Amino acid sequence: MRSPRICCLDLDTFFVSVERLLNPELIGKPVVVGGRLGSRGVVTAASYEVRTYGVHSGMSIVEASRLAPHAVFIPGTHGVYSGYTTRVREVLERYTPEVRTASIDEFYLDFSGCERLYRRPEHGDDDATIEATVRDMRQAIQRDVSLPASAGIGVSRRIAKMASRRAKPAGVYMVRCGEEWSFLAPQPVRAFPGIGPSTESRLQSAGIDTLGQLMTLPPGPRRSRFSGLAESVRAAAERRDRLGRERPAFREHGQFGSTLGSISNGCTFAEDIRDPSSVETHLLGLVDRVSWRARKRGVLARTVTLTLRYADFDTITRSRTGPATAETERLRATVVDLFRKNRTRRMAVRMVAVAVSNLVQPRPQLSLPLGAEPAPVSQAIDAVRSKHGFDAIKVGSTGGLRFHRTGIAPPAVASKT
DNA sequence: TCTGGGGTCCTAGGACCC
DNA sequence: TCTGGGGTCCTAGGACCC
Repeated sequence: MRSPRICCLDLDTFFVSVERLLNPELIGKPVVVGGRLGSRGVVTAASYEVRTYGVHSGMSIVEASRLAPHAVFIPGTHGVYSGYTTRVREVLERYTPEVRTASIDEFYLDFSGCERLYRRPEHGDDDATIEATVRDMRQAIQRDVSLPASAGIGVSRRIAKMASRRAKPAGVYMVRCGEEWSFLAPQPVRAFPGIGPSTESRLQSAGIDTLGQLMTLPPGPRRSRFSGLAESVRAAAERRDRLGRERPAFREHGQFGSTLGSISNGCTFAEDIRDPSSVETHLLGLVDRVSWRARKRGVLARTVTLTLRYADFDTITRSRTGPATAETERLRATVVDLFRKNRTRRMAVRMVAVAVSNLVQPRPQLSLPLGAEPAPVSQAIDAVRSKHGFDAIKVGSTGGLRFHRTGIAPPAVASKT
């Protein structure tokens, strides 16, 4: 069997790089993209210049500004980033049709079997052919989209992911066929994708520090606490899953028993909110947004989940499953009911979120199931939003409308509200 | 110095049915 | 009246990723 060749392509300090394209004065300066200075936000991207001061993504803005007061803090230009993601993907698709967008700044490509297509006399072997192709692709992104990227290549997605980290900044790193174990073994357990702070500390207290130690834990009938994890690491060195099945390089939404995912929106308040009815108002806005996104994607949701975070960071989730719907009013009723029944503490609320999951595609039929067909008013609102964006209209708790932009004619149906 | 937002996946317990 | 084993679905929480 031919060895699988997976490439992980990662855009370097993506948000910072895009901001520098928009404003070249930021080039060479320490830049932090995140929430507003003094807000409750966290760092979403930090330039290499500011990382030397200990600033990293996920850190609170307050902490970052203490470590690097001289840095330029920008809130970020939401809405423009995904356009660059699309442009990068277009470049990648020139090299292989097997491209998956994993996140706004990360892609996986399958080059398995592409060796003959790209073979040149100067390449020594198949590995060298693929590596040269990926180097060329990386340069094409720099040339055509002006964004720096790094790429890792290996036998599985996890190996490729780890290789791409080693390639940073703006490089390519290949784990050659057969060298997977020697690549993994000396690395700390935390380097493996999927092992975070919690698992790391559990492993460490059992005296396991490196992936080599973890991989050589005996498999088999006497399963230790970590044997499943050890098997995951061993599997990453080959093209199979934890249960030994050979698996496809990529899995599509809705394929192989997977689901259509979930859609969620949430918000952390600038200040904790004590008044329940004020929290409910925010919830209604979130439901509005989530249900709109579901309708845009053409899916119905069977499960609705409310997340409630109190001022002391205690966080609860409550969900309810029922008939599939994407209708705002039905979802609003469920979420408000979940909130009223489950806000048991008197404490002020810090954050709320609404998610829909258990998504299904409406079956094509003459009469749509209840909730699949938007009410006339919703339809009119959706139409305006498709043209002008979600924020063009705000729907009040009673269904009343507010137009946030001038020059938009209210839909005729909505005028009766 | 408190700790975002949008996701995925896994686990464990309970209900319910056969 | 007591006693089972599976399988599936639902719920809640947690770990992790970018």
